Amino acid sequence: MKPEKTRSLHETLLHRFLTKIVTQEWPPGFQLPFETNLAEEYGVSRMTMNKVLSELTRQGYLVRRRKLGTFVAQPKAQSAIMEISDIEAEVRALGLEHRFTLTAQRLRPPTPDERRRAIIADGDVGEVLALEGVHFAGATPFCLEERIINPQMAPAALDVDFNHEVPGSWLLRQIPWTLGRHTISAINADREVARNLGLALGEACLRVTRRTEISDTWVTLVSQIYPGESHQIVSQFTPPGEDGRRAE
Amino acid sequence: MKPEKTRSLHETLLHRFLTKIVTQEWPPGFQLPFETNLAEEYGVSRMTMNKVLSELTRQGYLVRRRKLGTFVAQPKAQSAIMEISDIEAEVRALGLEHRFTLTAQRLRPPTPDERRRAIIADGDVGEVLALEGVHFAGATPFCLEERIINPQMAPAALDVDFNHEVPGSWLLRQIPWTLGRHTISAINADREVARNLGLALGEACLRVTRRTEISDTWVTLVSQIYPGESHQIVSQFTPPGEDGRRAE
DNA sequence: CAGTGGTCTAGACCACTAT
DNA sequence: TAGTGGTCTAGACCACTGC
Repeated sequence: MKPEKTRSLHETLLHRFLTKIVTQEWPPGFQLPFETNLAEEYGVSRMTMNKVLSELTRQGYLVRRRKLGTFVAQPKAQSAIMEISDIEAEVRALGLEHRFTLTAQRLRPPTPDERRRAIIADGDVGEVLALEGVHFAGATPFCLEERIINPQMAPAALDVDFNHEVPGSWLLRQIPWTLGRHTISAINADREVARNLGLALGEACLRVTRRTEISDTWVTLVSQIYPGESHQIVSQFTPPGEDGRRAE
Repeated sequence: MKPEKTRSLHETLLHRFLTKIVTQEWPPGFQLPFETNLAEEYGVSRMTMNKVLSELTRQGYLVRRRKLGTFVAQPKAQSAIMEISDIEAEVRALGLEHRFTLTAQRLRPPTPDERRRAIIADGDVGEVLALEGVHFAGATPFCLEERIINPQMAPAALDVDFNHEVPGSWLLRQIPWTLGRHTISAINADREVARNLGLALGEACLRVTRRTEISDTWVTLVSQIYPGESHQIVSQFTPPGEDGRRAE
């Protein structure tokens, strides 16, 4: 977040509006003033304001409907590769009931490895909320999850009973606009993984690690382990910098 | 490729230009007429033409430089998750020498499974070029590759000696502008995989399958198998439909 | 310093859609 | 039918960058 030079008018406005959206000063569903009024309010022409609003719409932050107005979009539709992350929705999409069983929860300092993978600032010496649990699809274990949460970004997490709340879904509700990075690798099931997922020792598993951030600050680091043969990750790619069109 | 309704002026022009680019009627490096001239040539205002050219630039298809003009971009920078696909570049980035050994090459009809995964049209009854080989990083086996190529989209492939050309790199040169879809899963190494990659039987491997298309027609279907522990796939995600900013 | 792209405006007409 | 966003124009000024 370095640049603070001469920004063009529409860039300035875009940045300002985007800030309002991600900080939820304009929460999802919020109706913006009409384009004409916004243009007048900010002292720009309607074309310029239109450019800003169109760009934010194109990027998915706003929804515009004729005759109705402009609204902040409901945070949704993670990009294709992220879909696997909303396990609750994924399991439901299979027509199965989702259940999450918490197996461990405590407040502790981050390990050096977590510090590295979550890119936790050195000055940041606080503790993190560590969770472990298993996702079930019906009666079948579906996925093993280890997660740490940054209490500074989501203080409410300390008071949540994650026996009745799925951590991922809860976080997505609290902090809907996030960026992140996945790392995917394959591992052989060790004793604990095999037991929890009902696999044979050594069976191939997919491990997806995801660091989630907002405004360059880490929010959560989660590692999920899936039975390898029964799971796939699908991801669209486009050549230059084009949009990942939403896959329905 | 369904819509053929009333398209706005700039959408029509954008589509027309994009077609010229992907078909290489405007090859990489080609200089377009100046914005003013294009506007006049197509009978639109400069603002409208600017919208088209700006959008194509934003999407990475064009490069614009003041005083010099507008040029078709050099195809590059696959999105983050695709980077693992250009194995030749990846190996070189590790400071190792890359070598590809072809183990099988023949022309045959696609299997039903390939037909399904590559989404080959039913009417399409031709044969496909099937390749198998191993990528090496230095002396170490790096990745196992199985690939089929659509001869209708890349007829020149039939005359290439893939003992001296890496199929993926060659294809990328021939058909640079492509879209595709990855499927990632984890498998245990069977006897053949273990032998070719120098692994123990049953070791976890990452299997990446990629279907590449251009204008809704499949170009190639490739399955690559990597040693699981030593390989990772990294992928950025963004919430709505925002750009995957190039990671440098 | 000249030529290109980058930006902005004021005004206009149109398309869609809730009512 | 009225009100909103979607689009387009003609003209203008500016910033950057090769020459």
